[in-house]
Parts: sequence; C-alpha cells; structure tokens
Amino acid sequence: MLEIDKFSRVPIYEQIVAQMERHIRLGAFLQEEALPSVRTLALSLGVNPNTLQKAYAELERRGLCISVPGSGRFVSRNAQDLLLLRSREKADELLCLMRELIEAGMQQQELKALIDEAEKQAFGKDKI
Amino acid sequence: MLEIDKFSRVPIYEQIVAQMERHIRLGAFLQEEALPSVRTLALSLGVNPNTLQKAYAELERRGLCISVPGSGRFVSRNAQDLLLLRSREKADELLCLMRELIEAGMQQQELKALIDEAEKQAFGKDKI
Amino acid sequence: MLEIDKFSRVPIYEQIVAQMERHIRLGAFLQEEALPSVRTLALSLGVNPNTLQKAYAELERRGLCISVPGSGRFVSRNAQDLLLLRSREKADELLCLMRELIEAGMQQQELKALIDEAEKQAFGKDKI
Amino acid sequence: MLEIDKFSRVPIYEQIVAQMERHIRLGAFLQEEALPSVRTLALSLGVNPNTLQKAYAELERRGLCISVPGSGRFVSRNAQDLLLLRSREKADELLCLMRELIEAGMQQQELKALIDEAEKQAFGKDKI
DNA sequence: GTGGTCTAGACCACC
DNA sequence: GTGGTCTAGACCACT
Repeated sequence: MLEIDKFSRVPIYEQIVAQMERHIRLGAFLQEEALPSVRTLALSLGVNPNTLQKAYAELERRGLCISVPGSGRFVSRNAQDLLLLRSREKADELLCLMRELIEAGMQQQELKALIDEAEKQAFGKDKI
Repeated sequence: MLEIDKFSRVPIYEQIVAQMERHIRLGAFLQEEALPSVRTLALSLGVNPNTLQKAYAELERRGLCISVPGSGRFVSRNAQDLLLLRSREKADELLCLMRELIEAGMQQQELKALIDEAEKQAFGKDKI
Repeated sequence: MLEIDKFSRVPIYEQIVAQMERHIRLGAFLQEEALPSVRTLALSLGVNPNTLQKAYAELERRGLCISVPGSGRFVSRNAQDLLLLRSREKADELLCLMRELIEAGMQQQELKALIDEAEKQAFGKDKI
Repeated sequence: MLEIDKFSRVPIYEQIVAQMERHIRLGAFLQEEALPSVRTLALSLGVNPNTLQKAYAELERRGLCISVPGSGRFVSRNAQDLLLLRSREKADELLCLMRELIEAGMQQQELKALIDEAEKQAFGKDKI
C-alpha cells in the first residue's frame, strides 16, 4: 500500500505522511477507521517503529487522525474535509500566481510550455 | 502606451507600476533609456503628477530605474534581468504548487481543468 | 422570583434558563417539586408564553426537569447533582488554567490582581 | 538553569518545553539569541540528545525558535509576544469561567476558597 | 562544530 | 495487544 524509497533525500517519515494523506484524501480510509498499528506497519514497510511513530505523530498534529492509547489510531472525522480544504487553498494560490505571471507579460505559449513541463515531471514520477 | 482605469479599485499608481514593469520586461525600453518625464506622462495620461511621482518612486525602490536629478529617469542596467528573475521565481512557485497538488492526489484531468479555467480568466481580461 | 431585563442583548429565554438553573442549584426547588406553569409564570413575568415554553424546553433538554402532560413540569430527581457536577467541572477547568498561567511564569501578585478584578466585575453586577 | 525530574510522570521533553517557554516569556533569552546546542544542553541536563531534539522541535513548531542547520537554534523575533498573547488568552478564559461560576450561584466565599487552594497547590510546587 | 534522521532495543501505562 | 517515551549510537549534510 505504501512505497518507501530509503535512498531518497526526503525523510522516510515525510514520505509516509504524504502517502497517508493522499490515501485519506482519496477516501482509502473510511472515517474513524483504524490505521495500521505502528508496529505492524513498520514491520511490513521494513522501517523502524520509531520512524512510523514520528510520521503518525505528524498526522495527528495536523488533525488527520487521533490516537487512543491502548486501542489504536483512528482517522479523524473531518480528515478528508481538511485535506480537500487545503487543496482548494493551494489551487487558489496557483491561480493567483498564473494571473501575476500573465500580468507581468508572460505569453500564453510560454506559460503553457511551463505547465506542460511541470505536468510531465510530476505525473511521470507519480506512480504510487 | 499605458492605459489607466480610473474606476478600478486598484490604485492608479499601482496600475502604472505594473504596466511599466511589463513594458520593461518585454524590452520596450532599451537599457538606460530615459523614461518619459513625470510631467509629460502625467499630462498624456490625464493623471496628477504626484501620482506618477509615486509610481516612479516605487519603480526606483525596486531597482528598476534610477533618477538623475536635472537629467531624467533611466531604466537601470539590470532592470530586465530583475524582472525575468522575479518571473522565474514565481514560475518555480507555480511548479512547486502543481507538484504538491498532484502529490496530494489531484488527478491530471482535474488539474488541467483548473488551469484552463485560470487561463481563460486571465487572458480574457488581458487586453492592455 | 425571576428578574427579566427586556433590554438586554441576551435572549429572554436564556435569562430564564440561567436563573432557573441558579435556583435549582441553590435548592430553591425541592426535588420533583412542580415548577410554575407556563401560563402563570409567563403572566407574572410579563413575557410571551412561547418564550417560557422555549426556556422550559431547554431545561428539559438538559435533563433538569421533566414534563408530565396533563399534570405539570417537575424538577428531575438528579437536577441539583447535574448542576453541581457542572460547576465542579468548571472549577476544575479554572484550577487548570491557573496552574498553566503560573507555570507560564505569571507572578502570584499579577494573578491575584487579575482575579480580584474579575470578582469585582462579577459580584458587582450580580444583584439578582 | 533547567531542572528535570526524571521520575515525574510528565515526559522529560515536555518539562524542557515548559521551562524554556517560561524563560523566554520572562525575557531570559534576548530576541534571536542562540539557544544552547542540542548536544551541550543534553549533556548538562544528563538526558539523551534525542530527547532534547524532540523538545526543541516542539518549540520550533510553536514558532518560538527557528533552527539553522549547521549554525544553531535561535529564539524567534516574536517569541515573547506569542507567549504573552497566549497568557492573555488564558487570562480571558479564566475570567469567563469565574463569571459563569458566579452566575451559576457559587458564593463569593466558596469561590475564594477554591482559588486559594489552587494558588497553594500551584505556587507550592513551583520552585523552578 | 551544528541540526536532522534513522535504527535498535528497552520500559511504561492502558485495555 | 496498543501507543508513548527514553536511551544509545550511528550517519548525513551543512558551515
């Protein structure tokens, strides 16, 4: 379910956070569904439980899950909404930047090339 | 050369700054070429010379032109580079945001629709 | 028994609820004693019976009284306990906040001044 | 400067966070002054560097300091303001609670006893 | 030297 | 079983 690149320069715990967020956003977890336990997921990913602990702590800090000591970790009720809201804010920023670039005199062709290039990069490496 | 919308909510001097920057970026002014004097440009645009003074002062603050008392105002040597650099930074931000949105799980189709919409808005109103 | 301020920004029915709770907490009503009927109390207070109906409904929702159709409204058995429990929870919160403020470095003198000021305000306006 | 109780049920890193905040609030650190390095403070406190790392990470998350890799950690410009603002908010909450308790019928004497008790507890254990 | 990350292994409290 | 914390020790990148 999650894929870790141990040789990436981006920390493992951040990779886990990003992919868990992605799964939550896409609805792979039902609301209040239990997440895999620290130990089991650490084992299956082949990473140290502490690394996973750190990733989960970050998700919790962001309000995406809550931990119940002795019971497990659960996706919080409004996790998906939080993530969709965040996406919407970023989309607004993106539109704002495009407007500024166009206003600064960037030609439509130039902007299009820029965006196409970005899409190739992003969707190319995006095989999760 | 410049078009002012007196009824816009964006201050006149900012309109002037933005359009001057645009012209400089597009190479409409040669390096170190003299800019139109405050009085003549104010007259031709039908605005108060103080408004133009403020616009020029802002351009100067941004390092895009320099004023030589008794002689006039001149586009600074590296004005175009500064503007291109600024555009490049914004382009980087844009790519960064696109990457984040894709990483967050936004589908290619969804992103494309978002961008097309933005282009229509921006290039539509862009008749300067 | 109850005092209504028709010009206050706080809704009349909330004033009634607050004062009824206060009386229940202080033991002015015996357990399971009948409350004044909607019509008689509305008349004596000079308010609309619907307003009183809303206040009583709120008290009922909070488990402080029960209505027996055809017979009247009665203070519920554990009404006083509920209110004392609520007060106790708020007292705990208050202690918790004081501890946090002291832990954050607030000096005893500073805290004392804060509290004295609050008491003056609260007990000053408290002439019901 | 900091005192750690290794046998307390409150985690060591939280003790460190609380005491560092206290020192910052009281002005023991000048703005943008360098904090003791992870290693040296860990050594002087007799705790593991990772524990201190966690404490510092939390301070950073709260915007009270910033880390410059390879250079050190520095108290952020508005750290003291953030802490004073936080205290002010808690003071407001405290006043609000006192008002509610009084409104609910708590007598002045009762409230006073409550507060005195809290002060004894808090200032008693407060020997940092 | 600094901070940042990861691993391995231990202990506790809760259920 | 679960999460939470702490320790010890290692490695990396940056300055």
